[in-house]
Amino acid sequence: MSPHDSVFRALSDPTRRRILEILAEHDLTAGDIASRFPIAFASVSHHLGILKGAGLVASDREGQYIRYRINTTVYQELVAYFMKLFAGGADA
Amino acid sequence: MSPHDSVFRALSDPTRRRILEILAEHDLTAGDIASRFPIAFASVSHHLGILKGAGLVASDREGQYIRYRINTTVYQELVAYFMKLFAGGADA
DNA sequence: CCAATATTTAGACATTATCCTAAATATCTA
DNA sequence: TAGATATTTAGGATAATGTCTAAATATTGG
Repeated sequence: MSPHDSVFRALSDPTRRRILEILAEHDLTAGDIASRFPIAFASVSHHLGILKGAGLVASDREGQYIRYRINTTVYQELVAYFMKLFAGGADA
Repeated sequence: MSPHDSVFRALSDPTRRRILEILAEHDLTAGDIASRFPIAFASVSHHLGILKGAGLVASDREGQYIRYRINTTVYQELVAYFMKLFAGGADA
């Protein structure tokens, strides 16, 4: 079964992929993430919303802050999808 | 090392992913591929060009026809990339 | 060489996406 | 509760993308 369209669309933007790479190393609050990019906080927030909508990240409120983290489930689907394409054959 | 931006952009379109899934089962000419979609031949050709530019497919001329096939190299990079994100840690 | 077939390229148009600033919502602290 | 901080949402300008039709290029066969 293929990952949802929103997953691939979310992955198509380089800023969003960079966010995922950063979150793979350690969870961070929205502000901490945003401060690592040269674009407006609101724009990063928008990207986080797209990543969350695709199920690639999850978030938890911690008082004033909202902490984001990688949501591992979807990655397994992605790996399986590409391995099937790579392997070829009728069930790809 | 991450796959190139063009790879993720190529994967963001559902028609292009469907093309890859079809090619994973068997190589096909441009016309055979195009005939499986409800959009114009020219549009499918455009998609094939994008997939080829990303290195996801390769093509060989066979006389009048051009046959397309999956180019497996990039898929290994994709799988490695997502496994690193999934695994987390400093070298992700 | 000419006409027919296969495929790509070009130009236009509508849709979608990104980015910005400004305003709104949520939480904490004094 | 009022003010400050953190984050998201809204609205709009600009750029990118997918699709179309029409024209161009490549190859085959008579």
